[in-house]
Amino acid sequence: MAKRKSKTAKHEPSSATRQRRRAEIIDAAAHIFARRGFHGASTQDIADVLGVRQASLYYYFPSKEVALEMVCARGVEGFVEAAISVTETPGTAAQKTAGLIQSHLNPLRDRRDYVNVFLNERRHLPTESRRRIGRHSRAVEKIFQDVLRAGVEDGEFRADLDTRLAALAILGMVNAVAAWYDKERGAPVERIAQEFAALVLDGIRKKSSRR
Amino acid sequence: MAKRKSKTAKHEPSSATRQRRRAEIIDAAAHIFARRGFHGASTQDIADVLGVRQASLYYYFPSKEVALEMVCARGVEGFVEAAISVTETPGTAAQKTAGLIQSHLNPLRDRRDYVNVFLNERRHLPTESRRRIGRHSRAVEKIFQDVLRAGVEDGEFRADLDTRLAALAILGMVNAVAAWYDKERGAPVERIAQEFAALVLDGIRKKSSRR
DNA sequence: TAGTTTATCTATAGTACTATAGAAAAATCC
DNA sequence: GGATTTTTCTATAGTACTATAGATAAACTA
Repeated sequence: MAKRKSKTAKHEPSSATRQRRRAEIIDAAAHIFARRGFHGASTQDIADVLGVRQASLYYYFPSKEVALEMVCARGVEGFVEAAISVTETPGTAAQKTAGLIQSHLNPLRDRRDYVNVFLNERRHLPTESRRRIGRHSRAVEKIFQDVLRAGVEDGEFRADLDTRLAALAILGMVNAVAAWYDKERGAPVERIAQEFAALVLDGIRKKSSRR
Repeated sequence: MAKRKSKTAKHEPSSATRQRRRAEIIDAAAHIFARRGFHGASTQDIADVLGVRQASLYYYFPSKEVALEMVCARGVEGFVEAAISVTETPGTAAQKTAGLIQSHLNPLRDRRDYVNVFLNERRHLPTESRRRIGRHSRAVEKIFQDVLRAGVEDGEFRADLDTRLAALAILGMVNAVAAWYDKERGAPVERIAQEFAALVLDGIRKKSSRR
């Protein structure tokens, strides 16, 4: 009679269908949060997207903040996975740098709402989850920085390079794409990645006019 | 007896002291908006900073949205003025590019709250003022792009440079500084500007290892 | 198909926020 | 110092939003 799956929950199964529905709701939340911002979005807005009543969302989530956390998590995970995938493939530091730029732009195209919410709304997370997300974020920064440092150490990159500043510069550059990227009409991410990699590796100056 | 300075206002002078008080309030608003975001901030929060009652703010501003507009305006103006000042000084395209980077970082240090609100909250402005702010923003982009194009045309920069993408890349890079810059403990903006300019002009790759 | 579980609905308590009205106080003017 | 103007205050109307409680409906199980 008494089942003992979870200690406290009264009636909250965790079937596959339930997980699927949760994902749909997170998706709607990502959409709304990306457009109106966390505090500017109401749970009613999210419910409207799904065609259900506002209160129904609370069958799946304990609070709006938890929904934000899940959106941010999926956003940052995209970046983490992209960066890790590059570290796992062999190549020169220059190739890896170009790879990091390219890979970072993929989630930006494929999970745009999630990524934008992560970038713009994570600061509105409650302290604890903000820290957790922040750790992932810093892990990405570290991967960028490590690639640059390796490049300096093996003489491929300039010896005087400040790898921390350079990593932040590159990340700022690629993250900014989220603000203006247009899937329909703009250049494809491959194009952007190529241009950015060229800029980062060799700069905009013509070789012949170098001092 | 009847004074005719403004047609509709009942009792709203525009003396210098009033303007000074307005500026104080905008400053408090910038501070709060930067920290909590526009929708996450309440007019009560702003009043608390100033040590006055929430309703007193409405003697100076007709709405919270108008306060946001003034903060954003002052933020973007900093960038516009910085960029214009560079176009007015002579120099090579490379020098101007470095100048744009340096100048752009100044308001970021001196008007940090305003700049951050402009960057992160302008999308919550009502349509009309968002357009107005957007025009200023695009004017800055145009200045960056024009400098790059001039550099390409006189052979100083690579002929295959996509000046639009490069301009957006550079702006993304410098704007991102607003998110992590630490006045107290981090590197001074001059240092950052130098490192960024080097990256943009000549890249991170060591010259000898160029193909 | 009766019983049980899962999902959504209605209704609302409780809270918070913007903006307005009008009184009071402070500053300024003559 | 009395009148006038400027500034801030108290009080609140009106609205919106999160989250909970409990009632139904739909889906599943035996």
